[in-house]
Amino acid sequence: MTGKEIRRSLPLFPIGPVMELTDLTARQIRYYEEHQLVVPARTKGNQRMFSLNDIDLLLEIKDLLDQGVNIAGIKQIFAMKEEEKNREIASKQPTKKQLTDQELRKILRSELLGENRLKQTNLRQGDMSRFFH
Amino acid sequence: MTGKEIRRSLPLFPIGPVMELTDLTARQIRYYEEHQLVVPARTKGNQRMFSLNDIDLLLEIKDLLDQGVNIAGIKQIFAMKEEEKNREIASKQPTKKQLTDQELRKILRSELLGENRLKQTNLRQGDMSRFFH
DNA sequence: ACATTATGTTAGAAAATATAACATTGGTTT
DNA sequence: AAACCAATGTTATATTTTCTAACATAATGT
Repeated sequence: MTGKEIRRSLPLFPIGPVMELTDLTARQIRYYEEHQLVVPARTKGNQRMFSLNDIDLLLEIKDLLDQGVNIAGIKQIFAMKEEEKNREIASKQPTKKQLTDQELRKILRSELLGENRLKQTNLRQGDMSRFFH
Repeated sequence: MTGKEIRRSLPLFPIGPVMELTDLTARQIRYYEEHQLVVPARTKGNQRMFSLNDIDLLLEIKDLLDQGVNIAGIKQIFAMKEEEKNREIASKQPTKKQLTDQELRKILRSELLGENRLKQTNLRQGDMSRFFH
């Protein structure tokens, strides 16, 4: 299922919460972007919006830097990982349609609301968790 | 395990992303807060910060309103759910220590970094998913 | 007809984020 | 040692986002 990937790549977080979650400064995050290690989405007003995947990347960057790898090295490592992933995918799926963020959000919401509708009158707690994992 | 609950109650989302995820206007969200249906955390600068649980609540509110329940009714329903939950919990745990947001974030990060440290040199993708679900 | 409820709209202030420039620190290189 | 460079800090100024508060409005209940 691709729902998981959709959720993980949804640009939901502005830089503030990302700073707190990663313990990186805004300067660091922007610097990494400058070097293309992360490429967060942008709002209409040009504010960065990070997905869970982006946050993963930032945590990996932090780890690698802590181990002494420099930016150039990290770039190489990430490139390798990209290749790997492409190789895995290439062996299976034919190419799929590209979705805009807007479309992604629509899908996401309808997934969730669909579920809610089924259990609407009972008192169990809602479940946002399907946005993630 | 309480890690899940911690993650679900972490205030991570400012109002903008919440609007997109829920299809509610800022006015609506603030109005619901005015009536105590959601009580998002606040940043130092007084900006609302929503957790996954808060977003669940908003989606439930939306659903109930769509079904014709008014705010007062929703308040009652939520109160009932609270009671239920308390009854369930009361039968088990003794009261636990209350944590500040700061502390929660610290815990969260150390959980995550701890995991990362174990797989630091292999090239698998990082995993933010343990923040959620 | 009048009140109330839920939401829209607008104005002005404060907070968060943007870019860009310059500063600093710790290693490299010559 | 002097000069570099990489990674990050700091500061200034602009733009975007969010805040509260007030007033407007459409639909509903009385």
